[in-house]
Amino acid sequence: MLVYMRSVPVEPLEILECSPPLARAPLDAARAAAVARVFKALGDPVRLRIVSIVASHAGGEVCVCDITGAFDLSQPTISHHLKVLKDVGLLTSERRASWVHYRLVPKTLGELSALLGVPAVA
Amino acid sequence: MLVYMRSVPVEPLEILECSPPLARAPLDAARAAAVARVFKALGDPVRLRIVSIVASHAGGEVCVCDITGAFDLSQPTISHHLKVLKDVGLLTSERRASWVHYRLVPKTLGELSALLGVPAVA
DNA sequence: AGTCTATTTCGATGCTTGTCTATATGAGGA
DNA sequence: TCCTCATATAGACAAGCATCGAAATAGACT
Repeated sequence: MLVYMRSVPVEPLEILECSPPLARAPLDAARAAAVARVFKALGDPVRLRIVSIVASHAGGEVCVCDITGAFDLSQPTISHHLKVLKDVGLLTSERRASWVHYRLVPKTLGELSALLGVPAVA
Repeated sequence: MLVYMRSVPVEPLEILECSPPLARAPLDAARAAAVARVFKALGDPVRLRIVSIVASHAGGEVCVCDITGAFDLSQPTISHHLKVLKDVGLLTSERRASWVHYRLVPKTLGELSALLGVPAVA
């Protein structure tokens, strides 16, 4: 049964490790699939805002309750988005007492940024 | 008649113009929506490969036929993906004789890269 | 005009996804 | 142990999307 496939956290892109900028050479299918997963995660307005909330928060850590309050969405919906961001390696979470704190994985974001970096306008 | 709505290219993100890195301040809803449109476009493996093919091609220009050949997909499907990339401002196209040539819009890619740029790991 | 080739648009289809409500889990305190 | 608060999971539903084949458009050549 493949029913659970969607929720199995795929190990997030080591594939990007030393990837050259987009413009150097065409991405092969496997690498493109791995990178596209992350972009797809960022391709939702709510998730993008969540990332920016976490990234811009002093201390680099945000409690779920802080995020939920920033949106007009149900708590499970926010939880779902957090899971997506975590599965692609953009966020990590840690439970302390009753609260769960999320923080950014700068490496993932940095790799994306480097990948998109355009060498020069020529 | 609104039949043509779908093909009207929304003017692509001037909103990003001087946007600070993601980590500076949380994106407001409008800006997040605009940026997410571009990330969503990049969130498909085929489209990501198309962008990288165009970006890495000498001369910076690629004929549709060159792209079609790189995939096991129907030509209309490729055309659809090209349209998506064009609508969000990642590519432009120009017709010369029978062929349509696509080229990258480095500005858009650069803005995304800058947005994702993480200041430092602290 | 007519025809060939390159590309886009149309309409349909099946899979994916964002959202909800309801329920479960987990941790702290009476 | 039981209750309450914070978060996650399950299941369902509507909207969105990638893909296809078929038809339409656009140029170039005869």
